[in-house]
Amino acid sequence: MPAISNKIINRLTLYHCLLKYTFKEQRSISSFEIAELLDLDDSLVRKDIALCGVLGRKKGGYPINELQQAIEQKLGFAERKEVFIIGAGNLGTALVNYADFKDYGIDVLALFDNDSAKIGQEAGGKKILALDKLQNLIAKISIKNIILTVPPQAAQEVTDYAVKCGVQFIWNFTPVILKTPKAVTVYNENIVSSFLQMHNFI
Amino acid sequence: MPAISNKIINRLTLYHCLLKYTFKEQRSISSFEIAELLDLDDSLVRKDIALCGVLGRKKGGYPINELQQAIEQKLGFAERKEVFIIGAGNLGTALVNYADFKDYGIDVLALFDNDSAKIGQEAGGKKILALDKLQNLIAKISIKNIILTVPPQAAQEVTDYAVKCGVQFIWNFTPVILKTPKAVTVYNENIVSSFLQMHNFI
DNA sequence: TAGATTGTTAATCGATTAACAATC
DNA sequence: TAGATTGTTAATCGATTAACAATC
Repeated sequence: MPAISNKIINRLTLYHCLLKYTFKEQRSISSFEIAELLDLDDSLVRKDIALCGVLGRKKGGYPINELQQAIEQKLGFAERKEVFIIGAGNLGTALVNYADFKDYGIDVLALFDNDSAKIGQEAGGKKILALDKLQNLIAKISIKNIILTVPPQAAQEVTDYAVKCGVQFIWNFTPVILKTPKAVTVYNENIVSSFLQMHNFI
Repeated sequence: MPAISNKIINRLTLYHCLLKYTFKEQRSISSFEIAELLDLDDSLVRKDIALCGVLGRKKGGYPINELQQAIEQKLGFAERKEVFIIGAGNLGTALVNYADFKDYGIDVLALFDNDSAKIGQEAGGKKILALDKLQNLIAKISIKNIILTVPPQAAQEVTDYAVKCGVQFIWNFTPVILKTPKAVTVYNENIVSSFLQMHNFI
């Protein structure tokens, strides 16, 4: 199965939002309605939907429930994705409280930090643990994902340690481009880039 | 001048991070070094850089300082971009504390909320104001950008109000697809989409 | 000099849009 | 029925990669 492109993933999550919030009371929706609200071409919407294996009716469009479930299936919302957050600062504690995570199957198990004032505390109902506990915990419960929200100056060092512990996916919220072995996947989340993109239309 | 594509904007911000954090001690950098660290084709890097108007040396690559400044110029980091945050919950208060904003010229002036327990308080050194103060304030100081971090059920209503007040750019952190007039630009920030994209490689 | 690296053109690849027959 | 809307193919558009002459 060919990997589905990042752009398609992003559009599918937006269709899903639309079904879940805007059209939750309707039975069906047409490619034109989706296209209109997201400012896309309607045939692009139909292609994306075809990819999810949902069939529409020649009149009356696509069944909302089935489409919503097909997107969840395609993108793996139901698979439980366990993550650790490393760095219990502002961003880390905001993310552990981020309500939408659980809708997508993302489950934050704990936070880690180096600051002894934070260790032992809780954030969003999850424990903040000493960073040096990471190795043992990963060895025990085999966590593959971390969310990296440490200060820039610590980013590479913490990454090296996490990789040594066996982490395979790093969702990088720091502005530092990390050096990692090829087997580790890093996604650089550059939030401000979105803001700049939004203003590019002028 | 043709609008520069979103993908290019995103790559330029990553180059900028690289120059600012990883290579801040070096004088120059080659397209091969940038390409290697970001897993890109080197000629793509050269094209992006050409777009910023920076000339390299046939031996020795590109001057770091000049390239960094050219990217800042191209993406408008120096222009002050004033924003209001609407919704002083977890995400809103995390964003007002987000240190990187100021590096990109984004200046959060105040937060707005409907919760009387929050109104009058501060977050990240900025005042939390009653939402109904928005109209007067925008009329006075002409703010064009809002960051929307309200609960989903309030998203559309608050948007309608903000649009009425004259807001032109909405950075939408809610999972609701907003209905707005064509003249208003909405950027749907779907954070989880990045996580799903990261896992698409398997 | 020889080697490294740019700047740029041409070739390829992938994503989007246009168009329309099929049909409920 | 007539109209709405899908599913899909072909055409277009845009982005990436390959290739290489120029040159410091």
